[in-house]
Amino acid sequence: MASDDLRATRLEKVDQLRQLGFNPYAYYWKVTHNAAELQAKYIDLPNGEEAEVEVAIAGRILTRRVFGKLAFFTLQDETGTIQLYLDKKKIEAGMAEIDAAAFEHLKQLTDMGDFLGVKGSVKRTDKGELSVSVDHYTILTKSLLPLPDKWHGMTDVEKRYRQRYVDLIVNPQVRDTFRKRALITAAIRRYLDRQNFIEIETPILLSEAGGADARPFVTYHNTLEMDLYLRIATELHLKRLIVGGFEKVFEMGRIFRNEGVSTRHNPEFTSIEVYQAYGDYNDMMTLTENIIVAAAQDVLGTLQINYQGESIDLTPPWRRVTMHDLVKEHTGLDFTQFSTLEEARSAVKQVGVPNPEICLSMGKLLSETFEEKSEARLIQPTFVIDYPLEVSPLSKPHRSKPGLAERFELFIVGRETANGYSELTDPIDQRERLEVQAARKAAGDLEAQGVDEDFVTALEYGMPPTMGMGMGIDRLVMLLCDCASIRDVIAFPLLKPESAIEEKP
RNA sequence: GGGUCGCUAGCUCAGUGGUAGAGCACUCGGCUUUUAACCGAUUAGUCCUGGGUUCGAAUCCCAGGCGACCCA
Repeated sequence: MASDDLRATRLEKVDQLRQLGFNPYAYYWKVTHNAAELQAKYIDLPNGEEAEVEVAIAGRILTRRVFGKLAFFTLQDETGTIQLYLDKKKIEAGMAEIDAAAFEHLKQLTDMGDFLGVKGSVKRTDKGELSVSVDHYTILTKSLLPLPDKWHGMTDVEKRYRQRYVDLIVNPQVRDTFRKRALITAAIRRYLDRQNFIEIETPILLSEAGGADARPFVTYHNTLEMDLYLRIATELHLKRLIVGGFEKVFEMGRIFRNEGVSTRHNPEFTSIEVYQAYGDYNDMMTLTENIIVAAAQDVLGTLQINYQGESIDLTPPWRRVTMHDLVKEHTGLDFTQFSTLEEARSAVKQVGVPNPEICLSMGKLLSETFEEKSEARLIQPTFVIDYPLEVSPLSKPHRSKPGLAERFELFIVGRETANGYSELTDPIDQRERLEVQAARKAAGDLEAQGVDEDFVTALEYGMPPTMGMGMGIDRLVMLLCDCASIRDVIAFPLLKPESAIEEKP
């Protein structure tokens, strides 16, 4: 039967319900328990026994098994499922004054997908299934569209993302992932709150997007008649707050970067950035550990996790190793020994780094070699420290190593998970470094940032020594929920429209 | 951006040139302990879109759309 026919059949049932005096879209249902509570409370109820109580529950009909004078439905609510034991005699006795044909109507007018409210006692059937033995039911919402195959469910990933609501109905593990995601973000906020951090919301619409190397989205403000950019980072505003006198601030929120989509990239994603005055990047690595450990402990109850078949141990402290030492470890090349860029280029080419000639400085070449040869091998949590200064325009120069920045990146399962540094506080140095970026932008680099004059002005008023860190929440959730794709942790990932939108004539 | 694969009934899938199929769901009938209930019957299609080859295309060719995976 075609989808339109199925829908028409159900619309007829809607009409029939109305003709019988029942509202197919009810206003409320007084619930006394949910499925999980009943399953827990009556776990010891023996087979065939009935508890003389009156409970009221509500949920969606997932399956129906209808006999002549008896029916079993599976009802699903947010907490799980419970069976309904629907006995013709009991229902007709319980609903005699409301609907003499109540059992017949239950068989005829309910479908998989409908929301049902029921009252009754609790019994465990002879076969051992805990059930609500119903004496009264009400159709709360009539569903017009059929649910997917009750056995195979919905497996087509494209359909799952496009119709996430159906995915959520039929795939309990998807609900579990988004529940965990909410618990993870709550755990992080709780941890930071306990450390006396405050969350301050900074603007998303900006006249200049900065704080990261990324292409921004452009939008347009009608009455101001100007282009605006969606933020690509929260960094520059959170640092203004440190200038303003807050000492512990953070923001967890949506960031927008105009880039492609992949299993690890969605154009809008969630980041957290944390800034604390008077600390340096060493302290920030410890805070980063603490935040992730708090999330894992609170939500998973363990620091031993499994990600796509790999065992990951989150027990701190995590390894801290310089980029130089890692590259040496993985390639045998000691970047401190190269006297010329040419020498270094030919050496990294020999170990298999493609196109070293596009790297115009030793530092860029080092970070390229690191990305090529080391990143993917950093499975256990690892802080890579002391990045080349020229790839770190917002970091303080290293206090003792010329050419390097006091910067770290955290890698877990081969992926960059967090990025932090001793924040650059010298306004003159900051201006010069942003001007290098602005020159790249002027030369056509779409990912380079311009000089945010107001940010530099803020630094000129004086920013205390500050440590800062940014972390991708989606990637953290992927890690903790064992999800292979970022789309599995974003409820409604960006997808192209299924078919081109027709132009209006 | 490149490569590989996929798109057929509401869902999951079969169908390699000759009347478009199965299971589940739906509809009808039967059934008071099922849990993928069962038994019987019926119904269900823009085979992603457009073009081409052919007597004949879901199938072969070309172009396009959307998605998945891998690579950059």
